[in-house]
Amino acid sequence: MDVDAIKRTLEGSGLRCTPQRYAVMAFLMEHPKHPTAAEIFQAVNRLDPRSSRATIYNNLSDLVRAGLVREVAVEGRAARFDAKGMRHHHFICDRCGNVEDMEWYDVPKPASGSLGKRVLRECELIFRGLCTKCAPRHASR
Amino acid sequence: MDVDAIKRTLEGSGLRCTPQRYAVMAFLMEHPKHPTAAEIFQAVNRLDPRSSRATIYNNLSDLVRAGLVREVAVEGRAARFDAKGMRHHHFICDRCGNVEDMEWYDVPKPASGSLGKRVLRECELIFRGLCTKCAPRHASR
DNA sequence: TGAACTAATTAGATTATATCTAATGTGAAA
DNA sequence: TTTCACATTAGATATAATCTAATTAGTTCA
Ligand SMILES: [Mn+2]
Ligand SMILES: [Mn+2]
Ligand SMILES: [Zn+2]
Ligand SMILES: [Zn+2]
Repeated sequence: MDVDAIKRTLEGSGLRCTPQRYAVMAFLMEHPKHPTAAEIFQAVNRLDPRSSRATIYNNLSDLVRAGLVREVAVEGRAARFDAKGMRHHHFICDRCGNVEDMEWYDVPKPASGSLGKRVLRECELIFRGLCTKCAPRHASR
Repeated sequence: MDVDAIKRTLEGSGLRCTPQRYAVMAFLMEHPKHPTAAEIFQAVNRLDPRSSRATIYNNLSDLVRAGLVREVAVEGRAARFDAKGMRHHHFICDRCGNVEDMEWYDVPKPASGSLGKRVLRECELIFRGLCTKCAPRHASR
């Protein structure tokens, strides 16, 4: 991914392109594996400049707020993060908690009557079950 | 809700009907407001018998594992729990994190090809946006 | 009945995750 | 250069959930 493209993406959302923020965004774009904050922290600090834990969390929440990154809450585990590239759904493994991308398809929106005065931002479709690695141990355990 | 019905529900899932487990299940069925573990802990302990925090968590995970209760992870907040009664979707407020029930409708399943060797258990549709209480402060802030 | 076995509960310690604080640094603009 | 808002930092703190080891309760069966 192009350095300037990331820079423009950040600035287009009103976020300064600091080295730390750039590192988080670039890492997420290059590693669409839904890393946790702790994994991002380790990865971006393998190279300079060093980012503190607080900065990782601050920047992640800035990026989520700006709509550039999606946060995926997984029951009983650390949240995972995902640069919003092409639209897609997620499959979350019941057993290992891994989050995997699934081909996108349109989701029918709720009847407007059932929304009342709520303001709908998005519909998220999550598939649950056993991932390829965990499915074999299905019967056992 | 009938005491015996809850008892039969638990035993039908292979779970002993202990006073503590009964209290959790009954509370969830009587209060379909998606309480957190801490809220359940407080509520069931207002009456005897007293349940410890560990027991609340143990029983919640037993109930989830048995398929009687659904756990809803909300980013940055405590998990919420929901007795599985009638099928429904959820609306989660971006601002206050509240989880609200939404009328159920059928969700198109993924093309079987895109599942690969994964084993699908369920499709969960989550709506996000601002709840009725938070929507008015929309423009401001 | 009552041993023996198993499941469940308990208090409190511990872990994991995330946020807060207050001091310091940085860069753009005036 | 001064100023100011934004950003970063280390470490403390808060919150959520799990673990541990001891105990209690329920079940089975001789
Ligand atoms: Mn993804
Ligand atoms: Mn519900
Ligand atoms: Zn898995
Ligand atoms: Zn709200």
